[in-house]
Amino acid sequence: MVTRLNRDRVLRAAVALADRTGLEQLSMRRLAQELGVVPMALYKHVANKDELIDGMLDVVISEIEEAADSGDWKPAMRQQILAARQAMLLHPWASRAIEMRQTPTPAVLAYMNGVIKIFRAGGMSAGLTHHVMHALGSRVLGFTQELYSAAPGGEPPDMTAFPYVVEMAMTAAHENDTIVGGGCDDQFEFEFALDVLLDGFERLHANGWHP
Amino acid sequence: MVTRLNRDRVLRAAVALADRTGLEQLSMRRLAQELGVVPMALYKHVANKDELIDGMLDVVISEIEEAADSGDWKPAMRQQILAARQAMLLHPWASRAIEMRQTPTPAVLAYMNGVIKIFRAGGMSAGLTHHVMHALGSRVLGFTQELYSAAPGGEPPDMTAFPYVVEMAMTAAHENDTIVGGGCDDQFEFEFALDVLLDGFERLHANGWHP
DNA sequence: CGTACTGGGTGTACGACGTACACCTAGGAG
DNA sequence: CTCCTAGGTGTACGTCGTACACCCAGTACG
Repeated sequence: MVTRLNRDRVLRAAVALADRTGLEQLSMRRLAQELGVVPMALYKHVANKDELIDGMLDVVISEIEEAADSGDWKPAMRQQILAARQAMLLHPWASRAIEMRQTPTPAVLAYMNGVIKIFRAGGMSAGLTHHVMHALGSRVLGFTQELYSAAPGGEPPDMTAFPYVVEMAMTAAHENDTIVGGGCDDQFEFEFALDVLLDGFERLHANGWHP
Repeated sequence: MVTRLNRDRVLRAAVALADRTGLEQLSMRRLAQELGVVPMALYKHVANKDELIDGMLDVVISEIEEAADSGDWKPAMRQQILAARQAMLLHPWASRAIEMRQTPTPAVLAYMNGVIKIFRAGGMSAGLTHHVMHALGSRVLGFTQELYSAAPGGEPPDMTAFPYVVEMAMTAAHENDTIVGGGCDDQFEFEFALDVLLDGFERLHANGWHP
């Protein structure tokens, strides 16, 4: 081998492979092939597949731009979370991967720490900040699980029994007047929900909410 | 065999097995063993594993109690979503399973339809209802991905670098004054976030929000 | 200069997994 | 009595993660 492997090369190749083929297509064997190496070689740089995915997520999280802390927590938070969303949009597999893991890596903790800092620096109480972080949930990392956002692969079920669902879908198609209504404006929906939450937090904070 | 298999017996056994051992321990082979049958026998009642999981989810969703529609959408919605949460608490694997699937089953659509109906019957516009449903996201089904709610299995990383995270954890331990602070009050956190959202929706609705 | 150590790539193998395919068999319909 | 068929069986394939033994190019050191 002309160039040696190292952890960084492995992680970057894994991220690239997942970007290209999706997370469920990522296997140790495929990744090894991609790197021109035998599968077991990877284990010299990565403990196992879970740890590989942790590392991949750290790469993604390190790409999140840090929001300018202006002292005004609301716009700072908005900017921070939308920056996280940009990183997640670049790596569509990342949100699913985060859902699968059950222990935060230091990189995640560091990111979280920065987010909490924005609230606290803005004068929000520790107690309210706690609940607010829970309320944001995965949104703090820039994603929500869009329930069934993918196009239905097989034949769609009979929709006539679900008139309200149909109406809702129609509303989407109408608002952003695309021809087939290829779906909703995800960015708008994300910001809509984010603003509802941030406005709610602001109101609670202003009213001196306490546990 | 004294008792024949059928789709219902398969699904119920699968649900019970997942309840007992978790979703990742559920395999076609284990489920077959549980039923005293050879693995391939399952495929006479279920197309494949994905379809099995869809069926299991339908079982769970059918357990959600329907909220009494009082004409006042806010308490009705609150009740409906908390009922969904109860069903999800009974089957901790269900939320993860829902995240994995990418096409809604008729049972899910029927549930969604009922939820949307509550908003519409309460006088909310179709457009606002649409965004509101997106904002609820998976919460409408009674769960949010609690980011890393599980206890850290291995050795926890050095926390001194993340003072704000530590403070937040301390706050949790303090509020519900358990000894070790075994975690947060999930029910409270869920309702807190839900109420922030519902209050926000109510305000937008009252102000005649439109796209 | 020789030798011993070690970091990193290799080869083989195992035990899971989902499931395709051919088969068999009990029980009901004609 | 015969045939059909729903449903359970047996075998087999390809894929997966990864344990374990090996081997080899440097390099450190006597």
